[in-house]
Amino acid sequence: MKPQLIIICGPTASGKSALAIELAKKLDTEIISADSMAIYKGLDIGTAKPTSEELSMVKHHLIDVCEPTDSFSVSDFENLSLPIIDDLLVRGKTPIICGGTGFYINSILYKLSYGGSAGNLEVREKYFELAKTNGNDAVYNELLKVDPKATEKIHKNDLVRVIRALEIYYSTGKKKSEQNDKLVPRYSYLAVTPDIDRQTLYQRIDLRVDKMIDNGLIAEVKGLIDRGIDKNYQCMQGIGYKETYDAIVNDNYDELSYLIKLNSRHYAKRQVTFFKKLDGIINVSSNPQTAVEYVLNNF
RNA sequence: AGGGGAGUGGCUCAACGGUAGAGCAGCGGUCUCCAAAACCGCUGGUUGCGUGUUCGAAUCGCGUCUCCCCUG
Repeated sequence: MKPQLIIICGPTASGKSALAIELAKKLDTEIISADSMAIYKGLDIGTAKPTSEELSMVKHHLIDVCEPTDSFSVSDFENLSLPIIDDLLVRGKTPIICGGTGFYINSILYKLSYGGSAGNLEVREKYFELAKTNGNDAVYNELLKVDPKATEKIHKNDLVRVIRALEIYYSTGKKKSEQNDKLVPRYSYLAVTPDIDRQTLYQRIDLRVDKMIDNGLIAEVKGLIDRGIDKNYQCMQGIGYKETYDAIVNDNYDELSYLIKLNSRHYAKRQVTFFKKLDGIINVSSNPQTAVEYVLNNF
C-alpha cells in the first residue's frame, strides 16, 4: 500500500530541496514547502529558496504566499496546506512535503486543537509587560491560579508558552491542560531525512552562509528596511535577517558572518532533535541520487 | 637590549594565600496558533614550565619559556 504523502525533512543545508525536486520529477508530482520563512515574498537569498529555474521545473506550493508585513502562524499553514494536499491526492499525485519547520509538518500530520484559539494579542502584551516589570515568576503565578496543571509541563521561564496558556484560558474559558488530542496521523506517509554527520553539516552551513552574503543578502535586507520592515515584523526574525538587520543599523559587519553561521548551527541542531521524534522517520543518504533511489524502491 | 604588562577549560575573562567560577562555544533535550521563535539541562581546567616559601599557592619569591606594549 503506497503512502499518501512523502515527507522530506531535516536540518537547514542538508539537501532537502535537491532531493524533493529530483523526486518530484520522477514521480511527476508537486512540492509543498513547509518553511516558516520561505512563505514570505522578498526573502529570497537568506531563506535559500529554490531558484527560479528549479521553481519552473517543479510546481512548488506555499512559497511567496505572503508579504513581509504579514504575520503567519501554524494554523495559517495548516489551513493553506491541507486543501493543496487533498487536491493533489484527488488528482492522483503524491504530495511531497519538504521543509525544515517541524511544527508546520506536524500540523499536516496531526489534527491538533492548538487550544482552540488564535493568538490573543491583548492578553499577550499584558503579560509580557507584567514579566518585564515583575519578572517571569509573576506571570507563572498567574497561570498557577487558572491552570495549575498546565504548569507542570511548562518551565516558568518559557514565557512564550506560559503566556500562550494564559491566552487560551482567557480567550476560551478552557484550560490548555484539558486538551486531549489524539496523535493519529491524518495521512499515511513516508518520512525521510538526509543523514549527515554534524561536522559535515556545519561545513555546509558555513559555505551556504558565505554564499548568501556574496549573493547580496545585505542588499536584500536593506531593501526590506527601505520598505519599512523593522525588527518587530515576524519575517525579520529569520536567521540571516535579524543579524543582517543589526549589522546594517549599527553599520558594523565584523561579526555578521560568524553570527549567522552560529545561529544556523543552533537552529540545525534543534531541527535534528525535533525530527528524531517524527514517527517512522528514515535516514537516507545525503546524496540526492542515492536517496531518490531509496525512496522510489520503498514507495 | 632595557623597562612594563600578561600567561587560568576551545574562546573572553573572574577568583589575588585556603585545593578554581562565569559568559560564549560544544553536546543533549523540550516543543499543541510568533517555531529560522521561545525555553531547559550537561560535559570540559592538576591555573605556561620548574623550583622555593607556607599547615596550605592560580594567588608570594626566584629561575625559565611565550606573547603584548614602551624606550632604544
